[in-house]
Amino acid sequence: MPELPEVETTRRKIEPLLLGRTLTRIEHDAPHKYTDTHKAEGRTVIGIGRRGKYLLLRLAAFEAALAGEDPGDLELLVHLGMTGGFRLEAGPHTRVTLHTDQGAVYFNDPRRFGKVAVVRPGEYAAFPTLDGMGPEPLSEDFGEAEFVKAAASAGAVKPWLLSQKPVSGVGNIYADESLWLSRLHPAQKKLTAEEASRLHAAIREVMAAAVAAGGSTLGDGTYQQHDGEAGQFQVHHHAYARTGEPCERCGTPIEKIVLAQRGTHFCPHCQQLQPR
DNA sequence: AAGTATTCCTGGCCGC
DNA sequence: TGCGGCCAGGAATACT
Repeated sequence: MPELPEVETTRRKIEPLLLGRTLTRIEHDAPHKYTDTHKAEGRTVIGIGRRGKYLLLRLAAFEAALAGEDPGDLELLVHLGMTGGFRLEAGPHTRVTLHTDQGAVYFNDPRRFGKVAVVRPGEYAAFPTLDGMGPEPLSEDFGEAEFVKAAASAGAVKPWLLSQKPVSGVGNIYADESLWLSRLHPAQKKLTAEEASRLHAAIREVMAAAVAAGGSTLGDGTYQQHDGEAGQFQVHHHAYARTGEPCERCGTPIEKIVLAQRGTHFCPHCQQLQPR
């Protein structure tokens, strides 16, 4: 499932395919999922950014202004959902086709959890998670003191991380990995300063390593890059999808539980719930 | 207000 | 072989 490292890898890969190109036509068949995409037609991609798990394509007004239309800049949002990704060729799971003045790029999404929308830059009211997105884990904005303070009164730590509020881009895989590395039980509440500091460092470490490895490609192949290349971080997983395998710190078999409707993997010896 | 359940959606896998 | 049933899960929504 695409989380920050996979989305960032995708961003880097599609940048040379879309930057500076003009979107001539956007084709899809699910208006309720892919909203206002026609507004992007005739506009030029002048930037490809990312916030958390969202890709943000900045669209210049120039071409539209020439055509006598609304001249304000627009933003094309893409969320990859569970199985979304870009491809160079159309396939059975092509959901959105971005036709440009120099060829097409295809948004592929078998399970249709992904989203595409065109909005005014920064107007994210229809996307509450993006609107309330916490700091980027690999930026200076991810302050340790602030994180420690918020963690002191938070509920179960894993659902808290998945909310995208304390930090952006952490999903199921990297939440489990960060908690394993910081030796915290996924259901731990009200982290001490020492625990929260460990988690803060672990999130940065895991995210940086995963971005460097091009993300994780799971056995089911749900995530791969536009060229079919696989990420390499899955070989560094310590907890996620390692149910029953020995913990690499202590040898205890990794356990799987369900927490907040999410499959959750942890070491019952290294990651014990502390009574508070 | 925060926590929990439900919904979306489909490929892949399991067991019979 | 084929089929039904179940599972994966990010985010929005509807509840309690």
